[in-house]
Amino acid sequence: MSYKNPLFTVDSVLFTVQDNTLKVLLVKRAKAPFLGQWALPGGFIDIEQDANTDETAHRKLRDKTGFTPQYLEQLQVISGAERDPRGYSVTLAYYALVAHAPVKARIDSVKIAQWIDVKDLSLHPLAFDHAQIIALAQARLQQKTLYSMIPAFCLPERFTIAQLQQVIETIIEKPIQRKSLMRRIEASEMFTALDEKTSSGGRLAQLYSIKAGADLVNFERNLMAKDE
Amino acid sequence: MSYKNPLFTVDSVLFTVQDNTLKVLLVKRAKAPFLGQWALPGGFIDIEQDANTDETAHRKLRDKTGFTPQYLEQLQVISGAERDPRGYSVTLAYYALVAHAPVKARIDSVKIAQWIDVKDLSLHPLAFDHAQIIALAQARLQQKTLYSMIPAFCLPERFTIAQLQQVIETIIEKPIQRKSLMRRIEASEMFTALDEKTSSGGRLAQLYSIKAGADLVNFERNLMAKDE
DNA sequence: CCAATAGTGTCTGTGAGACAGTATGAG
DNA sequence: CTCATACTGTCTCACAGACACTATTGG
Repeated sequence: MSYKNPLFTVDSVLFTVQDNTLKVLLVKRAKAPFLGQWALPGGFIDIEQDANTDETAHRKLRDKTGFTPQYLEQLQVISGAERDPRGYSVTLAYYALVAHAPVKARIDSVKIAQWIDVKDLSLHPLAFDHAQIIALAQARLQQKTLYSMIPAFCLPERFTIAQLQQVIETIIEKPIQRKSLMRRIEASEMFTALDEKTSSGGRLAQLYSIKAGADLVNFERNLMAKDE
Repeated sequence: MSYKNPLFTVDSVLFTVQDNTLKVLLVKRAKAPFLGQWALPGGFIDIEQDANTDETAHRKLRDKTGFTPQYLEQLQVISGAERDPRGYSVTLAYYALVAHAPVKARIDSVKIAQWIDVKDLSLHPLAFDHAQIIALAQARLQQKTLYSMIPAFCLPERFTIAQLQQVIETIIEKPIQRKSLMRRIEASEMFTALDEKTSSGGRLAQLYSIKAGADLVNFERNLMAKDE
C-alpha cells in the first residue's frame, strides 16, 4: 500500500518579552502562497542535516531569523486539507523562548523578520492558520508559566527577581506576589545567586542566573493569580 | 527547493486498566520490517479519508484492533534516521484510553492484537522504538492523572468511586485518599450520580457516569501520593 | 449480631495570597 | 534626612493527606 505523502513542515512560535509586552517573531514570506504576508519561521525537514525535528526547528530559526532559542518544545501537530492552498499539509508546531534582542540582518529567501506584539496580531494578516497556532502556543506558555519557571528563558544571562516577575506578569497578564516567586526560586534550585548586584533606583538587587544544565522544575501547585 | 519527504506515520498507545494492571494494546506486525513482532497500532495518513491526524489515529485503531478510544490526545513527534531501517522517519505518537474489553476478531493485514501488561513489556521484543514511546506515554498519563480525571476514561459507562480509585492507583502506582478523590469528583462537575447503586460485598455503592460533553478539568494542585 | 464496603467529619500540613514591616541603595 | 526599590515575617486561606467515625448492605 502506498499513500500520497502529505507535505510535512516544521514551524516555530518564538516568543520574547520586551517592555512588558509579549512578542512573537514573524517573517515575511518570500514565496507564494501568501507572498509578502507575515508567517511563522519554518520550513521543510532536511533529512541530510537534521537529526530530528528539533534540529529542523533550530535550523530554520537560525537561518531565517538569526535567533537560537533558550527553550524549545513541541507544541502540537496541525493537519488538514484546507490549511494550505497547495493541498493537504501536516505541520509540527514548536514554541520557543529567547531573551529579547533586536532582529539583525536578514537572510536568503526571507525579506525580513520582526518582533510583533501578540496584541497587535489582529492588525496583520497572517499566512495559513498561523494566527491560531500562535494562540495555541500562547495558551500553553501561559499555562506552563503557572507551574514552572519557564519564563526565565525570556531573560538575559543575568537578571533580577523583579525582571523575572515582570516577565511572568506579562505572560499571564496578571499580577503575582513577589513572595511566592521567591519561594519558588528557592524551591526550584534552578538558579544561582551571583556575587553581583545591580542598581535599579533603590536598594541594589541581587542578580541571578540559570544554573548550567538545570532542568525545568514542575511545581505541584499552580500560581492562582486573581483576575486583575 | 525540494527535499526528500520523510515517511510520516501515526501510532497510538492505547491504554486500559484491567485487574489492577495497566495494559497497552499491541498488534503483531504482518509485514517487514519487524515482521511478527509486537508494535503499536498505526500507519500512514490517508489524505482521502482522514480530515486530520486525529482521524488517522482513530481509523487505525478501529481497523487494526476494533477499539474506539474514549480519550485520545497527541503525545509527541519522534523523528530520526535510525528508528526505522527503511530510512528517515517521522512518527506522530498519540496516547489513548478505553474501558477494558477483550480483543475481538482480527482484520486484514494484522495477525493479532492483544492487551499486554506494561510491566511485561521487557519480555516482548517491540518493533522500532515503540518501547520508548510507550514509556513516554505512560509517564504523561501518570502526570496527567495527578491533576485531572483522565483515568475516568478507562472505566465503563457506569462506575463506582472505588473503581475509579483503583484505576488511578494502578496508573500512578501509589495509594490515594478516597476523600481527596471525592472532593475532586464534586469539584470537577464532570460526573453525574445515577439513580442506581451496585453491590460490592458491603454497603451498596453509588454509580456515576461521565456527563455527556463534559470537558476534562485541570485541577490547580497535583495529588501528592506518598511512596508506597 | 458481624464482616465488609461506602461514605463523612474533621484535624493537620503545605504552599500560595496578602500585606505590613525592615533593609539598603541614591541624592 | 527622604524616596525608591529590595527583601522578610507572618497571617490567612484553600485544598490534599490522614484517619477515625458513621452508614448500609449481606449473611
